[in-house]
Amino acid sequence: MAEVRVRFAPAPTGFMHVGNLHTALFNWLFARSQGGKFILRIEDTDELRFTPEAVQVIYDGLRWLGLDWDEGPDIGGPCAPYVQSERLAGYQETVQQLLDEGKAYECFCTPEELEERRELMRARGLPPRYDGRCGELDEAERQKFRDEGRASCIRFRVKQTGTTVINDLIQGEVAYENSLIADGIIQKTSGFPTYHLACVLDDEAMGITHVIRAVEHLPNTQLHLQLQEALGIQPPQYAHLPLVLGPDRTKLSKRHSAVSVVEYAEMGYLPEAMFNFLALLGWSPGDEQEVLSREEIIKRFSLEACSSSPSVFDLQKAEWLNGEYIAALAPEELAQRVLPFLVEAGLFEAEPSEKRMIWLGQVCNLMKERIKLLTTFTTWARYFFTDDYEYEDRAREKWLSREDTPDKLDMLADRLDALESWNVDSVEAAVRGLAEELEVGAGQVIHPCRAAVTGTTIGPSLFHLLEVLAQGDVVARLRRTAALGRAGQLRPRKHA
RNA sequence: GGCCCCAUAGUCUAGUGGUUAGGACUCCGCUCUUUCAAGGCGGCAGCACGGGUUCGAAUCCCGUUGGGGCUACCA
Repeated sequence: MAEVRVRFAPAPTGFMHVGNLHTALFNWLFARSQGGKFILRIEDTDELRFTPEAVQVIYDGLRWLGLDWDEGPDIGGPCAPYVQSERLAGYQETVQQLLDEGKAYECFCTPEELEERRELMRARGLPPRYDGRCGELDEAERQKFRDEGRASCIRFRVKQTGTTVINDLIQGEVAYENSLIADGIIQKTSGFPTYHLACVLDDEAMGITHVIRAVEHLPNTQLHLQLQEALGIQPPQYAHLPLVLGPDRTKLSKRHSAVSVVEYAEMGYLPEAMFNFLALLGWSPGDEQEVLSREEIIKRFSLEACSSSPSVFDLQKAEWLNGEYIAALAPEELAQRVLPFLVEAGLFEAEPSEKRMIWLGQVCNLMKERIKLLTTFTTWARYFFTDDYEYEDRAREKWLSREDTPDKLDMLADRLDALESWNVDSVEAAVRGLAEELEVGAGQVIHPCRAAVTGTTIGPSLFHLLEVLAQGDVVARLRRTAALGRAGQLRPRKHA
């Protein structure tokens, strides 16, 4: 059997939302699961919308998710170039051939005229499509238009009888009436091909075996199939993926917040979590497993298992998945991931020593099970990095505003200060010792201590977090908090 | 408007004629006790509707409704 070759062919518009990435991912997964090739092709046939930076956005998105391509604009390959604007001569040659064979014709209608006629037809309740009038012109009439200086585009003469049947790997068999489509433009006045022509030609030239794209292209496939027939091209297999919708249930676009995939990185999502999450949109391994590694997904992926119904991109579940991935990360790995966020927040040096990274790993070890996004780490773990943290209202209410708290904190500070070794056990002994002496439950010391040292009522095991903090800092924080308490400055600020 | 696609809880999904309709997220409750935003346990909530076919339909067919896509010199 021939090698599987698939492609991801985005238009460089400056946007790379999750819908695009989803398509790229499924192509990549199919290629990898089949031992085939994943090709990146840039479809920049829309001169008006093209921006050079947009190509970079595509690279960034694919790289972030870890989707490597085997052939593409930057790395070349046997079918180079992989940018359509560099393949113009080939398209034009084919257009000429179709023209010569009478399968295509010049159309002299201007965009304004076309729009006007469409309006008119709509007003009459008729389908607003091109009537094919320029296809009836004889050479003399065409020459007359040319002499008038009218510009022309090229239209493909579509079949007007019968039906075109698409055997789609995901959507099944779909039939379209040929009489319902108009002669499509294959070459614009500018000489650039339209998507339809360029796509069909390049898929052929690049040996694409499976066209896996979003279902919005399903209706276009009718035209593509006819083009292929006219050109004697063996069509590839088609697999049209269901759309990924925004929360408003419409096709994802720049209107939705999800403009660029890089935003998810900035929001604190792990690429491996997003990979897993996106794979589960429209595909399922068939059993109840949901947290799957990249390797497992590749191994179990198939187009047959892809759903044909659209899905809504809902970050809630992605966040949960992200938390699962964070919790599973080795502490030192999490330290690396979290470092840029800490640096950004001004809580950590940009080039830390090995020792500092080990320490950061300890903090991560304490926090990783409760963090859902990398960004929350900088707020939830703030007290590990600075003495400048807030005393939350809840902490003030429950413990810090209590009259007996300052004394307790000072007593604990003395005991901790006197400790010769600083570790979980010694710290725990000191805390419990004080509780015993005061004849109160351990919680009566633990809670005020946590509130004083972290400013909050929640977090990891107190003894473990104290161990990670420096002895001197802990003692200072306890004394500072005690003083503030006595001064009446730790009363709740808000009242419910 | 025309054509096409889709339809299991708020969301992601399993399910291909016989299941108490399964799992996950969210939410809620309980629990653990050193706190919860963590862990454990439990709960709420679903086959869009109407007709068929069948001994029997989430599952097959038709219709309706709803949603979406296409109908561009965008892709």
